[in-house]
Amino acid sequence: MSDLVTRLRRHAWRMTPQRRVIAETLDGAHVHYTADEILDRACRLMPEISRATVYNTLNEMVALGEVLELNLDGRSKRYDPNIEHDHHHLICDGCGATRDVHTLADPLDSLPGDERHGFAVAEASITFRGLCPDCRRS
Amino acid sequence: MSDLVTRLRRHAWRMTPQRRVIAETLDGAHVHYTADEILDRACRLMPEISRATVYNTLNEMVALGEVLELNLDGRSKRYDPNIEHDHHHLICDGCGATRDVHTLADPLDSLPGDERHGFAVAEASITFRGLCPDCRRS
DNA sequence: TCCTAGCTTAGACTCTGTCTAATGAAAGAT
DNA sequence: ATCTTTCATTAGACAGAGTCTAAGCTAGGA
Ligand SMILES: [Mn+2]
Ligand SMILES: [Mn+2]
Ligand SMILES: [Zn+2]
Ligand SMILES: [Zn+2]
Repeated sequence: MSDLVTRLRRHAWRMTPQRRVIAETLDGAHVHYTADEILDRACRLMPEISRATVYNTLNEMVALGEVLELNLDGRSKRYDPNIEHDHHHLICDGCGATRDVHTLADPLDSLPGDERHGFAVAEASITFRGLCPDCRRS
Repeated sequence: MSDLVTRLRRHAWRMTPQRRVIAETLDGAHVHYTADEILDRACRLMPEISRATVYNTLNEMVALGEVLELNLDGRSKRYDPNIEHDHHHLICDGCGATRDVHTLADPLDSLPGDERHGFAVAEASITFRGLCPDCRRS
């Protein structure tokens, strides 16, 4: 049983066959698919699934707090089922490869009170950029 | 004379009237306009300027390293002429207001070697999210 | 002046994502 | 079991952001 499916069942939310296929497609560690990649993979299991359902379902999973929506590159959004362990992302400027990374310190602690401008700051995410081993060589 | 225009003149890059208008529109501290906002403002000074030129010019300024491209919200990219002082961004989840912020520690230092996966990590940017004073009240 | 490289332009095009209106499935009530 | 109501799914139209193309236009060097 997919871990994401298990988490979704805890919510008052109909688990339809389409939603199950999307959740199983998206499940796993270090997964950062775009909506269209999820549609492609889901179509292998359920060829008649529609694009609108994939988009609707991903938005609902995000609203339920069980999936994170990432804007890493300004192109398509990516969906990350790994909400358990707080983590950040390291992206290769050459090929776009994305890795999960963990930091020593919580970035929220690095923002002093007089830099908060009266905001109730809830979250901080770091995007690290550089060149992956393959792209360094070439 | 706009500071951004001054910086751009140091490059081997033709300073046409269109490019000057775009650079003067984009110049300033704490500026984070979208391409369409820049087009609107530039049109007040030069009504016949084209959308393609605005997009081309912004991409060239980014390639020259004189302007930063920000992907803060997954909608339109924003352009930031403030490359001098390293800074990060604080965004209101309610209204989208964006503030420049400065951190105590460099986030690059919080990524240990065994979390770099062989990458040559060049840059780290933090996006802080929360509610601005206005959005907290309502 | 002429030539050439590079710049600007309108509009077509692509990609990503949302919306609509109709159909279809699920679950509680009877 | 059937009805009823609510919610989910679907195809396709639509919208926003950005890129590309082909043609004409400048600016500056020979
Ligand atoms: Mn991740
Ligand atoms: Mn800024
Ligand atoms: Zn790479
Ligand atoms: Zn706000």
